Amino acid sequence: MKDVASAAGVALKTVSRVVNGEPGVHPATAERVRTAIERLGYSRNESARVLRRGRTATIGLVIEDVADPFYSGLSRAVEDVVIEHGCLLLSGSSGEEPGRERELVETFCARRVDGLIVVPAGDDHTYLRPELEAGTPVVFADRPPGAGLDVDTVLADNAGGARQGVRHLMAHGHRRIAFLGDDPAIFTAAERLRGYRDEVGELYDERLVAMRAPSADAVRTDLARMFALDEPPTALFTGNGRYTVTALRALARRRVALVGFDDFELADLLDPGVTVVAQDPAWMGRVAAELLFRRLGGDTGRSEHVELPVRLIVRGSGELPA
Amino acid sequence: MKDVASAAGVALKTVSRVVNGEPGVHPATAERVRTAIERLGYSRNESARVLRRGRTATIGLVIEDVADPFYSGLSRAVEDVVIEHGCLLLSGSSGEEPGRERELVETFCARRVDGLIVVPAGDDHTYLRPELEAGTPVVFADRPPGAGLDVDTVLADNAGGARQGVRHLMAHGHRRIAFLGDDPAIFTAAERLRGYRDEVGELYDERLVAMRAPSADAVRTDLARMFALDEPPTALFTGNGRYTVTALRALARRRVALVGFDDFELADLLDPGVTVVAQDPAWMGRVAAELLFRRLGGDTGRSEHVELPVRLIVRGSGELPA
DNA sequence: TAAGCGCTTGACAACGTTGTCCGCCCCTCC
DNA sequence: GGAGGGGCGGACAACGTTGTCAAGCGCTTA
Repeated sequence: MKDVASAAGVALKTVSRVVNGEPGVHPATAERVRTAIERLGYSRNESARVLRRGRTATIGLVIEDVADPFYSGLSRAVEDVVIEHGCLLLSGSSGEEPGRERELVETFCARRVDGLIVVPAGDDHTYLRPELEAGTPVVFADRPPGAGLDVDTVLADNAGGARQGVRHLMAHGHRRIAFLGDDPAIFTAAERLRGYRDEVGELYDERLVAMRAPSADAVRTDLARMFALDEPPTALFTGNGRYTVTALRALARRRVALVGFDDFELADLLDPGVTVVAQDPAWMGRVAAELLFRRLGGDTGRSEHVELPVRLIVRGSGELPA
Repeated sequence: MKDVASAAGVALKTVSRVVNGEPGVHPATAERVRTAIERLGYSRNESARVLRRGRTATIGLVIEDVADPFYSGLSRAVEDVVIEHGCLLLSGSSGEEPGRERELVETFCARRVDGLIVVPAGDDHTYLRPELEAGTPVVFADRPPGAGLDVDTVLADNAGGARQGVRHLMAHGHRRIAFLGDDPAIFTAAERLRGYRDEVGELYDERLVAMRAPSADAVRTDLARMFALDEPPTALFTGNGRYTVTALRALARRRVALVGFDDFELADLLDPGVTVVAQDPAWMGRVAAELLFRRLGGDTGRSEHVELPVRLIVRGSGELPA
């Protein structure tokens, strides 16, 4: 900027004014400055600007894994809202590791993001306290924060969705419905199990429940065990998209009724089409981002807790008879 | 930091030393400083640090759309490499708009990223020249830069992959093979068309080629037109993952031989399984990022042009007889 | 003609950090 | 006991930008 100023024969401040489109610069001077900028290939140093102004025009997003379609959909929606507000999005994948989640948040904070959207991996978020007290708004998405933190939260209706899916299977005559889900330490997994359990009621049989990190081997083993029971399951409820896909593969065309949590591409093209309880990741992202910007806009009301509805999409697999 | 210093009763510089783990600080002093940091919830202001030091420890990534599994896979791989090097990744989606691509690159440059990985949307990258001359390394991935720019590039073997896919169909007796692909203004689309054309040779019939942005309607219309020909196609080669899925849906269980460019989840579970020419997006991301860090490490050799092989995965759809 | 006003421009400090350089203190060795 | 040296701590400037304040200039108005 100094170079531009001397090249254009004006003061630093005048260049600054031109760059920021501030009024009070003679058009001819402005033109001279712009020419110099063009010629020198100057571009404003955002770090210095941030240092001086205090606002970074930057939002941090912590998700579990960008490569997971749920999170990449959410991510894209957040990005769009962030761009609309003239900000830049920093995002990172925690890989379901609390330590990594914390590192990411701290990195973002060191870079002084104006706000944070977090899909937590861990359940202790006391490390966020200084940041919150400093006034940085934080929104939790998909999963709530650990105990003692009162911040805006956007969740899906996990339990309700599971209830709805299980109810659908029961309406088609199923009484032995297996549940395959992720580690119940994960909020969404626990909630979906809760919904399942509520709905099956006294039909609940713990031998039909398997919860752990999804892997082809684990799912195959669990299914084999269940199908070897005296009263094997006639239907399957899977706790997330990854599980649904893995289970479909493990079932290897064995026709078992199935309803899965999370919609996924091509669910309609399989035979039979896969009936799912669909969330809308883009909606969740948008809502979380808009909530964040409302806070940045000065809204200091009580923390909000949004619960997004989910939707049963009937495609065939859930309607197979018992 | 000033507060920490006075709280610990030391000079600014001493706090700086502790924060950066520099030697020459008495353990007791360091401990006192650390306590003060903890108590005050201090975290280093990265902007100021960047301003002073000149290096941001930041890499910029421009892709087409995070929500596309190809790019989210690539993105995740880049992120992993970037993290390994102790840096932070900034990324943004251009949405296939050259203007947006440029905006993103300029935003990243204003934030003084140490390096850039770009999946270009446009074909004029002269705007990158000042940045390149300033010494910022840039790697292009998936698509090459516009004319006149000599930078590191990582591409897939698009033409070879298409040839391989088409050859596979021909080996199963097909002579009327349709090609559905994206706008040929997009490098990968044009390359794949080239491969297709090379391989079909004199069987080439332009009525069997349709290239435009993928949409369910467009694909349905194009297929209907082709199947109404006197000599309709007996096989289909689709130019990317999005096209493959859209075409499968449009074919509506009509059994036509199909080979698609790009692998996708569940390709193996469809009936028949979908034979594809698979790229490895994570590999591409990793190679691009590693190339970038080699440059950052001081490698000033000639620009590299990597071409990653692709792989035919046989699953059934490509083996249907003519 | 002098005062006053508006428009344009500029000088300067400050943002929070780190690199440079200097000085203090204490320890060791002669 | 004094000199030299090493270990430790601190003062200061500089990074590039912007907010504050003030000054210069030409014009209008009483």
